[in-house]
Amino acid sequence: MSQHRHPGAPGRAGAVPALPDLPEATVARLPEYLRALHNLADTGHETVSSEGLSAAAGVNSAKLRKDLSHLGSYGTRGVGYDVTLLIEQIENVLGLTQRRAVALVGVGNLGHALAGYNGFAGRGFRIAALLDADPSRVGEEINGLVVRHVDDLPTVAAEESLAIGVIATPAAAAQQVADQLVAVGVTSILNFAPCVLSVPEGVDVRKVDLAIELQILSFHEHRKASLTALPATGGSALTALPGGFAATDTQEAIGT
Amino acid sequence: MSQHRHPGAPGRAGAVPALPDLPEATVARLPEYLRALHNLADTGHETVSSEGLSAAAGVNSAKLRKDLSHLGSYGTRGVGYDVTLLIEQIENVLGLTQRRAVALVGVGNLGHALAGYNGFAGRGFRIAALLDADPSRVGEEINGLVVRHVDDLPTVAAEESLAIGVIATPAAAAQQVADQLVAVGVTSILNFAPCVLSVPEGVDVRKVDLAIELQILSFHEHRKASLTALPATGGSALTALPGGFAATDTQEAIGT
DNA sequence: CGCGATTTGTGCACGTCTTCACAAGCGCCT
DNA sequence: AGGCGCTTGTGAAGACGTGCACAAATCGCG
Repeated sequence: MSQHRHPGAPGRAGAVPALPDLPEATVARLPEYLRALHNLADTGHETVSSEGLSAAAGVNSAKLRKDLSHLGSYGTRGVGYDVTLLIEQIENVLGLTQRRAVALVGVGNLGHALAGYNGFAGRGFRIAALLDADPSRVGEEINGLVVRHVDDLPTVAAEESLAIGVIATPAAAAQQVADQLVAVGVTSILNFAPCVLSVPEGVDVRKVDLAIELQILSFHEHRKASLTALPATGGSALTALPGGFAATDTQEAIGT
Repeated sequence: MSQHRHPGAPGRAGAVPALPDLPEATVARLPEYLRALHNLADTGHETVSSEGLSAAAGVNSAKLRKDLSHLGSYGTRGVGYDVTLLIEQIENVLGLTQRRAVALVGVGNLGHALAGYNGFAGRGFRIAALLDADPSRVGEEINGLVVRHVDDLPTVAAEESLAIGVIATPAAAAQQVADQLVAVGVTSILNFAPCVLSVPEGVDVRKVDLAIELQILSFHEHRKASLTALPATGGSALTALPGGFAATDTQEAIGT
């Protein structure tokens, strides 16, 4: 379907041309593949089949192949995918070749946790600044970073080239913070506050709401509870088989 | 996907609102509607139109109407929806009429934040237990709860009727914790560890991975960056799109 | 050198989700 | 009572995503 780029002679730009359009669903899965690939690389695997990788990422193998096909033909028939090469390609597509600076606003409970989370460094991100509106929090040092006042955002933006902002404030403050972030040129926002943000066109917002996740689980729990009178007990169906996929579309596969 | 599909009469028709199988996409949006409705109720609104509610929830109004139509006709033509009644109905469908007990495993950085997050109580959940595998953490008191050892899970499960577990451990420990949760009867898991969990059929798993969210944003950032320097293929693709379809399907609407 | 085993890449069909457009219903005003 | 404006609920069409099944491609081996 996609005009697969000719690896030989594009005739135009020599560098890898950006991908015009990748299905959004595919984009959402690429990071998961990337994580699985890093695991494989760390355990010494040089190549991996679509079957193996899809199991590690918790998806259908056909879906994985189709996803990867969207970014070109980087597999070898009869062999599989070169782990290192594939990591390189996915990181390239996701724009992770440069470490991106992230500004974190809101150093409350959750903000503290995010600031202390060491999982960002290895995944392409660097927390460039911690900000808060509460003067009593300014000056506090967390994980080697000093909390600055949110009004210093313009200064921070001048120091760093930051394009991504994370909002971990109460809902009441989130919109104002978003406006401030947008004002200094941030075009991608990860919002942990339980509210809808209004942003100009061209600014991407992703939302993570812990209570919503729980409520979705609650629904399935509720539904399961109202069906408990069925003979589908099955009991010890543990030891998930390679073909096992049961839960929601979230994930379900063999662990590492 | 899940294997539950029961269109035909199960014969076990409940008394009150028999659970219609809702589209998964609808279920994922209901909590957002619920939050918006609570906001409206708090600000004195008695009724709301699909247009108003959809704006507050950041979705298309037609989509909202279709979503709500799946749970019955609770609106009045020419008027809108009764806010209180709709809250009641959605909470009923989501199974939030009873406050659900949640076990939180892993009291590290993130676990601390979750334990201290006060947003659960008002949204239908109660953290019933804090657990950790690290003996040095056991006994610590967080937000009025004492951390217990994860091996006490059976005891906890005996005290409380807990069906939902939250995993906030390092990835290496997540699978074992999941197994322990499943063993004591937990059938819904919210996983914050960056790994795929293998669980038996009938257990729902939802995953939240902060780095993945950032990587998705990074992709769009990358794409936007490469668009500004490319010869426009079909004219400037940054012209206004109808309906405010910014980039992802995340959100885009009026804040409160 | 050719053959079989293996695995990718993809055409196609199917199911799900979204969006439009409009009839049906409701309340209010005259 | 009747008409009018507003809003819901939904049929239909299209966009999107998924999974099967298989041809094409590659490697290893005799």
